[in-house]
Amino acid sequence: MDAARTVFLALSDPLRLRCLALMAAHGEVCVCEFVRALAVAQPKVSRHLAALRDAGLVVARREAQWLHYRIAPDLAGWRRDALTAAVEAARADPAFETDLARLRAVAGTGPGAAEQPQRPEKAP
Amino acid sequence: MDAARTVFLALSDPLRLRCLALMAAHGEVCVCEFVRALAVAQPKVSRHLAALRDAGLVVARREAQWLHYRIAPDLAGWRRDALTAAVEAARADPAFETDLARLRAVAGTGPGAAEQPQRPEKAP
DNA sequence: ACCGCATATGCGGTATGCCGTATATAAGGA
DNA sequence: TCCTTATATACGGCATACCGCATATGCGGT
Repeated sequence: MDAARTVFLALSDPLRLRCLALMAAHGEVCVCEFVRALAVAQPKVSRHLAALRDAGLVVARREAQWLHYRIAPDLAGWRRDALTAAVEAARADPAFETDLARLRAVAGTGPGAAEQPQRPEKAP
Repeated sequence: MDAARTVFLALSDPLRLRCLALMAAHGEVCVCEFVRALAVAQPKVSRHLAALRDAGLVVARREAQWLHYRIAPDLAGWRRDALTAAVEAARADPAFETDLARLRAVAGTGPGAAEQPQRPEKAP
């Protein structure tokens, strides 16, 4: 089984763990929110999210020009266990609190409050 | 936390997963048994076992010139969950049955039967 | 002391992953 | 159609992992 390699390799990067922890804590997160919450360049975030998506750990939902990522809802078996362990490990990272605080400052204060991610400046 | 990276990186290699699955199924396994059960070169096995040991996932017990590896008994939290998920994934690999059959052919038929790994040919 | 077996490690080469920069694609509004 | 924003991808460079081969180390036995 080479799928296992893909999954565990996807989990073996600190930034990807931080992404997963944010999604586990906040629900859907869009790329621009990741960029601000993690304070990293956008292509970097995009590539890491693609790795998680290729491993089947997250799914993306398109809404206009924004892509909302969330943890794959239909995970089962060892994939779910591995993901849970990874999220638990990521929560122990001191960076997690900072990331979550910045995410909430950008996207709202509660889980699920990321409906209007960027407020598209209605023609002043 | 960079420990998480080490653990998940250690789990992201098919051969290492096969090693873990063998230990989970059989208990203690010594290097020479790994070499025969997996049908790979000895330095390769040794380095992969070292990676698992450095990640804290397995421990080694010396008995004369043989080293018996087993899954770390004091694992807890997300490390245990990750290891369990990895073993579960490795069992889905079709190579697992073959590996286990070869291991039992070499080390005995039941779990825990690896006490005398190599029968040192008492001076003929 | 020497030998033989089991295991680990050093070395050079190759493959793979990650990054930063620049650019392409997609979608919406003027 | 053109422009702006959001996201993805191609490219080149760099770091690191894996491998095969050879060799070192550790441990009994003679």
